[in-house]
Amino acid sequence: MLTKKAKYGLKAMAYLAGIEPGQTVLVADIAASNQIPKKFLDAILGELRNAGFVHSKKGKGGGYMLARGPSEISVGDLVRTLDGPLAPIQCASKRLYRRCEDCADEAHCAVRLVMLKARDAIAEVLDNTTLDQMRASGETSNDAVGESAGAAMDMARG
Amino acid sequence: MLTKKAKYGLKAMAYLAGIEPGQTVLVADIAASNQIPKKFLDAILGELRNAGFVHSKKGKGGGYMLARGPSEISVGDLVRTLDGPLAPIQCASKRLYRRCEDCADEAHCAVRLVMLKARDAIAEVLDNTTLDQMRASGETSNDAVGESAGAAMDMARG
DNA sequence: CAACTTGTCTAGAGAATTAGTAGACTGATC
DNA sequence: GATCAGTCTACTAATTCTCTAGACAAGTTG
Repeated sequence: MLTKKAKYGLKAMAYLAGIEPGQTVLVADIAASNQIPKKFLDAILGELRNAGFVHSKKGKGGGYMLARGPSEISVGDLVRTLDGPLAPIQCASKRLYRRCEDCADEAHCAVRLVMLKARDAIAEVLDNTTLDQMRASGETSNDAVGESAGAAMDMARG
Repeated sequence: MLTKKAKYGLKAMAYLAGIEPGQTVLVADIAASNQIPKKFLDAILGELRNAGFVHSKKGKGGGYMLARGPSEISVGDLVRTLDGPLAPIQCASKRLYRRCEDCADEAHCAVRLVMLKARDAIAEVLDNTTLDQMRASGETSNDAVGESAGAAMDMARG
C-alpha cells in the first residue's frame, strides 16, 4: 500500500510536470493546490531533490522545478524513492532485494514465487509510465469540466 | 507491501493445500514447519475461518483443513482477507473502494489513474493464481524432480 | 463423568512506522 | 540588510504491526 508520502510526492511531481520548463514553483503553492501539509511536503521534496529528481532554488523567486524532462522520469522510480520496493514482499524485490529471515528455502518458497510475478506486473506498469503520461492521463480522462473550472484550471492548462 | 500476517497466512494455506483431503493439521505443526509464532498463527487461521476459507475441528484429532479445494481458492482473495485491498491506494480499489479525503477531483486524479492500472495488474496475477498453482510453483521451481517441467515453467520464469 | 486435547476469544504490550509540527538556519534576491 | 524561500534537526501523536498471556469452549477418550 502506497503511503501518503508517496502519494503526495507523485501529486507534487505531476504538478511540477505541468509548469513551463525553466520556471519554478513554491512549495506553498504545490501544497495549497493539492491539499498537502506544507511542512510534510518540504520533507518529501527534500528527498526527491537528494535523489536527483528535482532542482531547487533558494531566495526570492526560488522554488522547485523538475531536474529532467517529465518524459524521462518514471513513476516506478519515484515510488521506489519515497516508499521503497515495489514488490509486495522484500525478498521478491529486484532492485531492493532483502532476504526474509523466516524463510528456510527461498528458491522453493511458494509465496515468494507468486509475489515475484506480482512484482513484475506492478513494475511493468509503473516503470513504463512516465511523469508526463501520468499527468496527461489526468487531463484526458474527460467528462464534463463545468463544475470546478476556474482557479484549478490554470494548472491543468499547461 | 504485504504484512507478515498475510505472508504467514499464505504459507499456512499452502501447507494445508498439501495434505490429503479430509485430513486435518494442528496449528502447532503448521507453525513449526513454517517458523510462524503459534499464537499469531492462531489468530490468522481464525480470520481465515471466519472468512470461510478453512474449517476447524476441535478436540483430539482436531485441527484445520481447507474448506474448499485448493483450485477454488485464489491468492488474491486470501490477501484481501488478511491485508485488505490489493490496490496500492484505496481510492483505486474495486472491491474495497474508499474515497480519499485529500483529493478534490477524483475522476481526474493522475495518481489514482495510474494506480488503477497497477491495481489491475496485481489483481490479474493474484486473482488468477489459485492455491494449488501457488503451491505447485514452489515444488517445481528450480531443482525439479521427475516431473515434467513443461507447463510449470512459464509460470516459474515469468 | 473426568481428564485431556485442541481450537476460540479477549485483552493488551512493545516496537516500528507514518504523518505531521516547530523552529532555527542557510543562501539568494532586491 | 531586509525579506524571501528552501534546508535541517528534532520532536510528537497516532496508528498499525507483530506477538503474547491466559481464560474459556468444545470435542474425544477412558
